[in-house]
Amino acid sequence: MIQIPDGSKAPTMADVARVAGVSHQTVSRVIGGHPNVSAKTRAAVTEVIEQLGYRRNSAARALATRRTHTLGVIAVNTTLHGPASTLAGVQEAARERGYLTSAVTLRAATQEALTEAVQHLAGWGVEGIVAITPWRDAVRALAALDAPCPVVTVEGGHDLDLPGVSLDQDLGARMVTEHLLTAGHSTVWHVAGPADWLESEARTAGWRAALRDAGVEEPPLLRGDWSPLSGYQAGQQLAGRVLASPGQGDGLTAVFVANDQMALGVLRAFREAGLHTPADVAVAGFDDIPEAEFFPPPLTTVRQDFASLGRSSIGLLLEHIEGTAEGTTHLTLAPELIVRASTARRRPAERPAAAG
Amino acid sequence: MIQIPDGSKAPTMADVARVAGVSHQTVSRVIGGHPNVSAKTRAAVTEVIEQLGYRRNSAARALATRRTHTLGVIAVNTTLHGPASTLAGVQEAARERGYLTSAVTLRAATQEALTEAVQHLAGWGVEGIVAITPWRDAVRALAALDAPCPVVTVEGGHDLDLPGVSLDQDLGARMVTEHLLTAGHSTVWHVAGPADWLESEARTAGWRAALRDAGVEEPPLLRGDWSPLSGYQAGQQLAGRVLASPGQGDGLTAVFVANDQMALGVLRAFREAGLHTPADVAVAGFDDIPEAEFFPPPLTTVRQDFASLGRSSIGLLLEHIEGTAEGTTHLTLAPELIVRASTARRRPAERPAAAG
DNA sequence: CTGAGAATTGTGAGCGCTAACATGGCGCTG
DNA sequence: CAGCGCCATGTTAGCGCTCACAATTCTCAG
Repeated sequence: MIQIPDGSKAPTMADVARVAGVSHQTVSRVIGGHPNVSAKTRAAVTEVIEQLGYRRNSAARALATRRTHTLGVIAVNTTLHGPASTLAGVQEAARERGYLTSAVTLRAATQEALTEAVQHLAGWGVEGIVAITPWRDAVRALAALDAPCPVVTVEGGHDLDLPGVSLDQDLGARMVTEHLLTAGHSTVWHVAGPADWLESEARTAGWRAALRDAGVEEPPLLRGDWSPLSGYQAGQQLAGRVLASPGQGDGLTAVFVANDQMALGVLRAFREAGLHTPADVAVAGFDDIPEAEFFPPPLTTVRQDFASLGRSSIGLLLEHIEGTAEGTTHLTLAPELIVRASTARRRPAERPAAAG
Repeated sequence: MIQIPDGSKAPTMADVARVAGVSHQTVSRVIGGHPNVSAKTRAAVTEVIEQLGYRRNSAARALATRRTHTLGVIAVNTTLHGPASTLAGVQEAARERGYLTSAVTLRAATQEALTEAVQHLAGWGVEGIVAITPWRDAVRALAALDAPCPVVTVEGGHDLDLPGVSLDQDLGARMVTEHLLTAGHSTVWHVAGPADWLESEARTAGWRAALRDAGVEEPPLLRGDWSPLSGYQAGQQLAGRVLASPGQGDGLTAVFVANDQMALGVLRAFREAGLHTPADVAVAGFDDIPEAEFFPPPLTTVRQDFASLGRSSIGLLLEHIEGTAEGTTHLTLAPELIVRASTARRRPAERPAAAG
């Protein structure tokens, strides 16, 4: 009696309606979970949908509703632990909320590349964009771009009027520095990240603030580019300094390195120079990459919850898309200090009940 | 005279047509790069498009052409270097070819999670799926799933009838093992990855083959789970063995660890046990993660070109989508041996012109 | 100068879906 | 039991685009 269309083409809503003996609109109501459908009809339609393997055509739906339910993500360097984890968090959160995400991975966050990425995403009708671009310049370029949809930054700083979410880098750096000072070090040296990274700046600022609060003089700053190699080079400089002043005149007994990868390089340089960690110089990192626990020695570092970061960014973005965004345009999440062997307490014998 | 619609709504093709004084179809031809359009008309339309900031609605296009130009990617553990790099390669290649990609990141590649991921992507009308799921079980589940579109696996092995691309793990392992044997080691021990990973198996097979070819007896196998911790534990076992037989009766002077992260753990265990690398035991890894160069000591390993891998997978997938797929259903890419300090030549003084 | 054939442009009909409105049946109040 | 209003369902009209075809113009040989 009723003929079931098969094979050649995917069934449409009309096919389901015909087989179930209702109108296509009723099918639409069942799928959409509309309340005013009798239980009987709903069951019948559901069964036919099952039977035919019907799946709603998202393009048609997007066309009719003028909503694509698609979000774009722009990220750089997704092979690094932080961005990769954040990206995964973003994607998972978006999927849970019923959105499709499409990520564009950039090699470098130039104005040009960013423009192209936004154009690409806009061409696909994304309703919003999450940008994981932790450079001042990139965020500025993004703000100037005037994208055709809401844009939320991750680790993009608070300066500009783009909404965003960040981890509290400043606080993390402060925690590490205070931890080292409390452990008995007279001061804490710092190997910073690249100057144009917002995260780098915030970490440096936190370190600086902790030293100031403790009334400790600030040693000269070294700078790397996040890579193990740059950390290694910084480590060589530091090691040279220690070895040149046997009496430890510089008070160089503790180093806060702005990320774990550079810390790895620093550790190697120290080891090669015959310096022991933490006995001669304590070292702390930032990020808590999975390898950090197995560094020689296991590294004290700051753990960041990248997954939450991604999740929060989607939450904020959807608020903007749905127009329910309230005053809050910037969220900040707290990090966690992970203490390991690389900063084991300094000379406990010499300072019985030291510090506070 | 001519009114330009502004503000409230995005311009449509009809708007452009009206302003340019042509039919909507002509606008479509200009955008589509159709040849039979006069230069004059083309220029006029192009200008209006520019002026109005018109952008083709991809949903309407998808509806009319029945092509979404969207691809799905299913990946697990994208925070690891390999999968993350592959994912980036896939996305970049797809974008170059004019496709939108959407990635689904799974925590675990269970049958259930895979099914759900495929359903999710199918619901969005993807035309094909790249699956980065290097487990035998996962690939089997995927093959049984009967997805509504072509599926290409990455590192999925050759066993099943799913097309795929892989790096030649077997060859890489063989290269490392031969490198160690050539360096004068009487045999090479192996810390393998999880048994259910295809990459793990292939690496073990390559190691085994190299030993067999060299007529060397195969030492017992140790197994980890890719994590630094598991490598550490394996390393402790190995170290115990070395220390228990001072005369190095077991010939345990070289270890091929199935990935760099575990190698890091092994190195730490050796160091803690007072063993020197490479003087006492040489260690080699696999993957060439960015940190490998800065391990204590810098690690000999096998570099894999993940970006090419991703690119190739897209090429293969598009061949299947466009129906031009020829006999070739499985591609294999060659890896590269990177020699560093962790396998420095063994006792060159004792064996002047040894090995070959 | 004319007609065939090519080049260029226009017209109409959907693609599969949802939104808005229209319809018919039921229970309830007065 | 008339009549109002609510519930369940059907009908109609697009969303913005491409495809197939029709119509128009142009080109050039004969």
